[in-house]
Amino acid sequence: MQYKKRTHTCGELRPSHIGQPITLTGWVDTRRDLGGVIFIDLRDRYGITQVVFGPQYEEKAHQLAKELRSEYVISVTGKVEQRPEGTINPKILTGEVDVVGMELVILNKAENPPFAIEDDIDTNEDLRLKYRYLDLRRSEMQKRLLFRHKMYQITRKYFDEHNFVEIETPVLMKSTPEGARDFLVPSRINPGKFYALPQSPQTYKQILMVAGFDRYFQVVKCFRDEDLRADRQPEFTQIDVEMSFIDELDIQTIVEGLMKKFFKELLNIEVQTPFPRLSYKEAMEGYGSDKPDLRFGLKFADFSELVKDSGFKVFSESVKKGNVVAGFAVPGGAGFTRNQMDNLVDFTKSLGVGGLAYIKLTDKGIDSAIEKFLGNEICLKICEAAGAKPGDNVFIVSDTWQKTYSTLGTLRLEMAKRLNLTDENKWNLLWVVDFPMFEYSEEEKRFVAMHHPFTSPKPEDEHFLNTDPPKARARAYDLVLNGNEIAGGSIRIFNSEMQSKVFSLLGIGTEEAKTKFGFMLDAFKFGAPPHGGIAFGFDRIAMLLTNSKSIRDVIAFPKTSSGYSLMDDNPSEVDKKQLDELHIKLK
RNA sequence: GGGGUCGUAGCUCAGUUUGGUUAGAGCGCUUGCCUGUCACGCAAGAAGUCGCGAGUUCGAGUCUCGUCGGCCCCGCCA
Repeated sequence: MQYKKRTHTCGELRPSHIGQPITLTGWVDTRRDLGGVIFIDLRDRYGITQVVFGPQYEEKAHQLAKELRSEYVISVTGKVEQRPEGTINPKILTGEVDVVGMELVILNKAENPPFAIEDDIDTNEDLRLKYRYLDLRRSEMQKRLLFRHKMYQITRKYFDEHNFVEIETPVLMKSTPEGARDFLVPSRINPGKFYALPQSPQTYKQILMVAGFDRYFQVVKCFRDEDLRADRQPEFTQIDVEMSFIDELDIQTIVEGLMKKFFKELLNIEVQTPFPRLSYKEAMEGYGSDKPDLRFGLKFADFSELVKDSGFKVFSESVKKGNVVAGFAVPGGAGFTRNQMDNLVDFTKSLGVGGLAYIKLTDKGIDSAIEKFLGNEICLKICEAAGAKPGDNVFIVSDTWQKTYSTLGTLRLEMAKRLNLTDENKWNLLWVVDFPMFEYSEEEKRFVAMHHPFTSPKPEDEHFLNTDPPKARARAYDLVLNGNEIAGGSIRIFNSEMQSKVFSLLGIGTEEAKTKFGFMLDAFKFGAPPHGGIAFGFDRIAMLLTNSKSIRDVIAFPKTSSGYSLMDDNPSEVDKKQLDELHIKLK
């Protein structure tokens, strides 16, 4: 097929091009056939240009243009002309000119697309995913992927300028016992043995530090075989970072520098550094989350002291058991109806606590079902502690420390949503630090690492490892943006004795540690430098900075929430021959 | 593993509460007319496995059970 290559893109032509012969290629966006004259909006990734065909220009091209339909791929040669008076379209950048179509070549026809190739389409996501190539043809999707592209460029430039070395680590790695479920890859050459896809290149990057690379980064795919969410895909991209001879502040400063660049170069927003630090304890006791969204208030207060000697046994007994009574003031909540409150009480109960007590503060004073147990004075003190104003409603929960605050945290987010308290124009960045080393897993009946098993304890807490492990805090830090964890890291353990001790606290025996992590313990015996690092959730940052509702909107070919790829029908069954070669028999 | 919600024309949805004539609308599509449109206009037309499978019933888009799929959440995600 003969056709001329384009001389310009569809976003390029301006009045300065008037009179020039040019060729454009692209997709037919819309066609307006007025009988004697036909207008075509021609689209490529750079923009839209209007092409006009008519018998007074070129009869043959006009006849062929009658056949054009949406999404036909064409090449048009013609002349750039000023649009007649009153027909300029200010909505498009090329709206001052037309291309008069003299030669038209239909490069490919197209079936009528299942949904319109335009922004703000109102269609089911499964259809978009099945026809992803059409979805990605839409300008809002192209913009998102271009945004993502810029993020890669900024990242690589930034780390290169700061002396970091990009090193690729294996995708076929050793399965490790801790953390997320691994995706396994059977080894054909080694019957019965498996590789795992990396949950993160954690062990490799630490070994690169032992190797002396000092500053490493990688933009890397990671894989976790866990259930999906709006912000979680089974394969996702991290910016993985590791540094030697540093402390927490060095890592955090490097990270803040990158975030500053992202905001400046992508959104033209200046963010202030350093970002605020909140300890895990402060975050939990203040906002009920280890990734608090501080774009709005609703900060908690602890009422335990106020109620421990009160006549309200539900609270006083609870405090005596070592539990907590805490809550927060809901602005305007005194106006909630009985029905609304019953609904909120049910909502709270569904989160796994006994209930939700509440004290309404009105102009006339306290209005609460628990006033008769607590007394007016304590109720007023609770309102004061919560910072309640007349018209507010203080929500109170009592349970264990963990349950009370995590329930209040969920309730806090729910109330912010219902009352529309979130300022969508705000960007709230903060560090959460001083995480506990361990948390107890009810399911496994043992301690598990809150961050990961290579995380170093804080030096002043090391003694707790022998006496009271849950009290030991880790040298770990998470970066939070608008209530989303977007990066997490730690200063690592770098001597094999400490590493062995932490393994044993995690219930990983000497033998198992040797089998699973022996290579790392060995490496640490040959001169491991002190080191630490962090990993960014690249897709999540892209999602947040582009105001996308889902991580799927910033990934070219994402999976559905059941881990399925609708476009290529994947995962799929394989031939028995393939399984035989892999020594696998299906149950 | 659990909870919620959705599934009707190519698309978005109404119709389901209370089973009953030929399942409708807007957009899109097709055809015709139309020389300055850009949400073109006007006229006509085609288009349905009511997700799928059983069941109840004289009769099921509508009721029951099962099942598949999308989305959101809990668990899970160091």
